[in-house]
Amino acid sequence: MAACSIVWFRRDLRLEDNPALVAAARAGSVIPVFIWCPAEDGQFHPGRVSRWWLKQSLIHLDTSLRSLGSPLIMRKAHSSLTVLLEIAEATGATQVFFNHLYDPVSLVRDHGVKQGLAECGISVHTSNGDLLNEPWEVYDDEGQAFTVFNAYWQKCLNMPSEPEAPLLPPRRLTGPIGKIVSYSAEELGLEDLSEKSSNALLARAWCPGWSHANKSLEAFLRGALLEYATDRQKVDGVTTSLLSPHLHFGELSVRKLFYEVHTKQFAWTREGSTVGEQNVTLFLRSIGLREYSRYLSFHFPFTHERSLLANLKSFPWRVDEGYFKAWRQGRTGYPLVDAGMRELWATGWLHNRIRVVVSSFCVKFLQLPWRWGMKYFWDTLLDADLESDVLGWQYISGSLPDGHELDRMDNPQLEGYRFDPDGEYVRRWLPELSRLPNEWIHHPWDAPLSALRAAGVELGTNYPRPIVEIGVARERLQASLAEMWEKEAALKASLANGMEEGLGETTEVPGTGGPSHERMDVHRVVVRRFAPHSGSFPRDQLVPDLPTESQQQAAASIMHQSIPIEEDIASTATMPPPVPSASAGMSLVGVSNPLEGHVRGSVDRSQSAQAAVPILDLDLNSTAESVVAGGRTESESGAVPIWSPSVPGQVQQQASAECLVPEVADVQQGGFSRRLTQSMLRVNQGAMASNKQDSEDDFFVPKREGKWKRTVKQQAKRNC
DNA sequence: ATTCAATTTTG
DNA sequence: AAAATTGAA
Repeated sequence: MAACSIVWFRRDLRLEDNPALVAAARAGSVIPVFIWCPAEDGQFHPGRVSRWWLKQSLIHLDTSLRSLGSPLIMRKAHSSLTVLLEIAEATGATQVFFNHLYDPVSLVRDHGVKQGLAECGISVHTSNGDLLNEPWEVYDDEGQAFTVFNAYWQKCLNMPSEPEAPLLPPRRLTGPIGKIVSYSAEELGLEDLSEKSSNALLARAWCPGWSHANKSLEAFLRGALLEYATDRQKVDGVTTSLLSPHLHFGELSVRKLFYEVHTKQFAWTREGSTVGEQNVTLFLRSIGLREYSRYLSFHFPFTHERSLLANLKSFPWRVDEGYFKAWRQGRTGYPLVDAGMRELWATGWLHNRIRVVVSSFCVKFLQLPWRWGMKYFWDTLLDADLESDVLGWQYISGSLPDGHELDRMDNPQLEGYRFDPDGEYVRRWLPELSRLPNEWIHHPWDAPLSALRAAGVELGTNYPRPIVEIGVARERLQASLAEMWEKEAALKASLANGMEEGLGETTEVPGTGGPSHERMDVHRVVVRRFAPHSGSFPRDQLVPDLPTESQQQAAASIMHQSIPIEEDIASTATMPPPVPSASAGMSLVGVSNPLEGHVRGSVDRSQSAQAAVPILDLDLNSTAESVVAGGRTESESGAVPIWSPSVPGQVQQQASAECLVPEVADVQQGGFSRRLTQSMLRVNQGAMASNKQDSEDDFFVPKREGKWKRTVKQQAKRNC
């Protein structure tokens, strides 16, 4: 009898160019499995729109697998491993195939699953189904992981071997013998009853599912790609590929996308069409950014909670839930920002330009911790993607060597006139401003009273005044930077003291000399590598095991927890350590165990690294840092306040939680009904529970000393 | 050819 | 916001 294999589908919901599926089909009969396992997602439980997409995509995949002869087995569980083992036992399957994922949660989970399966004598075969190049195949000349995008992408484009042509879908599949327990997509509970009406509207704009993804690709190749270079500036209309949700769930293989676009490029190059070539280069670059996001996530698996640059750890984030709320609701008083936030809320979609605008505003004007914004994006975006969003938020928040500077403050008014010159975008999403003439549409606060009155706008009532003036925001940001440097200096001094008292050289951080803000230290996690000349790279997924908080949480919930799903989610989201910023400040001095205040989920990384896996060499940076971490105080902002329930289980907790925000009377809690109608845009948000998680958090440092001096000068000039 | 201003690009 | 590029004078 032929071997029987499980294909574990995750975010590769397609039949075409799916290496795991093809390999399994070659080996014999195939059991396609999808496991819905929210317990393993920890704080990164997918939001409503994302779950809607997933559900539709699963239905679609199931239909096509059925027609090939082996329906999709769908299960809901607390542990992926348990389900895989159970199915293996029930069917006698001896092998499991799956494609690699690179987000921090998956890296740890898959590592555990692989070990667990191996211990039970089941062989595991994993493939690359998500990237052009595996992260461990691309290094710089010194053998180090890249930390800037351009160099990385150049290297990728010049790899010795061209990416292979995409694989065809299997013609037919042999299913398992006998019947296996399976849920229907409906029974997985991906969509709450209260969410259905809102979700119904999504179906008008989007068609999840791998064959629809292929159609979208076709449409893009014949449509927006032709004008991509020029049109991608425009914030309005269909100027981009709109493929990102398809890509997130792996309905479309990046390899195929690359292949198709590349083929076009050949044609255009032959015809000497420089415009066409330009289009393709630009589009492929955005594919490159997606690759890079996976690359970073793999090589720097802490970047979902800490900036890539190891400096700037003492930046005083503003832990202000009122600001956070105003931002989410699109009530900042800056029309372009508000329009973007309303569109996000209503549709789950934003043009990349607008994502940059609103996220910059969040970080620079409001000084909210970027992780808060990132979490909100995760909860609301249709194409929410952990790796891409981490990259995006680090990019705008001064956390990357090649990203925006921290003190770069883009002016939303100017951006408004650049990206939305006619104000159409703003008018669409801010109906209250729709009658305002172009002249004032992006800065209503300057408009004469008569103009406002004529347009039916009453600032402060109808539409808010700017939540913070640009000049004030700028000064505040500079002050915060100054504060940060002071703290950093103090920190360094105390660290130096500590060393004299016996820690010795072990805490020495390479490159410590010189002004700290001149350095651009990147936190490195050393992943075991194989000598380039040793022939082929390992085909298996490597796992850098830096046990960061949420990885540990995730890992813990995989392995040990057995609480009912709903409770579990609610607890990971709300239980967190009650370390309100006020009391945290007191724990600064005289804490015997520096990690005490951190409660659950936070563990001395130097210890846990040892306890964990030998693959990893933690470098000294991290060790030094874990010592320091416990002493940090009010800039603790790692905790992301809950902005709205993403699971029914949370609703009650929320209702009882105090709403910290006075202003705007909130309509409706708990219900997730947002609609595409404008009247509903008047804001409906759940209340926020204050959720002060312990926080290792975001830190970073400006990059050049010159920059600081210059900004001081500019400030002086402004003052004159 | 040279300079300055405007525009575009920047991960 | 700043650097790089283009274009007009």
